[in-house]
Amino acid sequence: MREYYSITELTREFDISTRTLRFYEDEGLIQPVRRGRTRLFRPSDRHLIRQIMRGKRLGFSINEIREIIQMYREPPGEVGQLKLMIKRIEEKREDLRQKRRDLEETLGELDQLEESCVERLVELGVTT
Amino acid sequence: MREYYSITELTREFDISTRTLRFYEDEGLIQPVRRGRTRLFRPSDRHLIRQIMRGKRLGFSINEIREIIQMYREPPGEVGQLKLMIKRIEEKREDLRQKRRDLEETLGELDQLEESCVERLVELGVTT
DNA sequence: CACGCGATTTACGTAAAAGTCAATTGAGCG
DNA sequence: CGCTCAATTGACTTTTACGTAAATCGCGTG
Repeated sequence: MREYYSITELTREFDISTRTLRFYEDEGLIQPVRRGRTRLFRPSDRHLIRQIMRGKRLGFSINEIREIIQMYREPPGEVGQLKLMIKRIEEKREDLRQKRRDLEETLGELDQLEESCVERLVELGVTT
Repeated sequence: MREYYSITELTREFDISTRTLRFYEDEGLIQPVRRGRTRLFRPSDRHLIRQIMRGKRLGFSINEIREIIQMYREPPGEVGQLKLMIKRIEEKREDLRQKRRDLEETLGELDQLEESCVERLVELGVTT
């Protein structure tokens, strides 16, 4: 496991710009350490970026992604906080389950569409 | 099956604004018919709106949603077009499969997080 | 030391996806 | 007919998520 990653290393790995990474820092999503003014990204920052990119692909906004990420940051010690956190986790999961239903439906419809295309090709005498 | 829906009926059903529906029309996603200047939405328009909302929840942009929707509009009769369409369908499906992987990973991590919260509660002597 | 190069900061710009507001229209109803 | 209420149009505004440009900094190398 590497100690540190430079900003450009990560921009290449995730195919994003430096501006984007700095923006995520401004937004409090990541907190790379500094050597002088230069940012040094730890493996944990890298993992956070992976989570951010996943969230983006799933259509979560920066705010929603922040909500998820913050849950990982603070492992609360107090009972009330823990229960609240479990509730918030459950909400996010419900959100994700909705997305999964949407996804399966969309995939299903695309399957149908493709099938009808293939049928049409067969009618036209095309050997698939 | 109803003949027509009014714009406000649909804004209530899908919890969106009239502005949004008109915007979707401007963007060519839906084409309600007119009685005078008033829009009348058919069941097919309603189904399109459902597809649009699903696409939005999955993080697709208007342009991406338009790509999907257009595939349903034009059932091409020509072989080349059909093959091209099948290719585009396959691309969208790959996109959706990526989202599904992202989704499962995120759900998995949230499961873990919740478990550790529950554990922590047990340690604190809380009877779940 | 001079230089090149990558990183940073600051500030303004922009595209997408609507929200908001004002003026207008038209259908139905007493 | 006059009124109301939903619907329309057009213009301007807002928010999100960065892009872009300019000026500066600092470190390693020849």
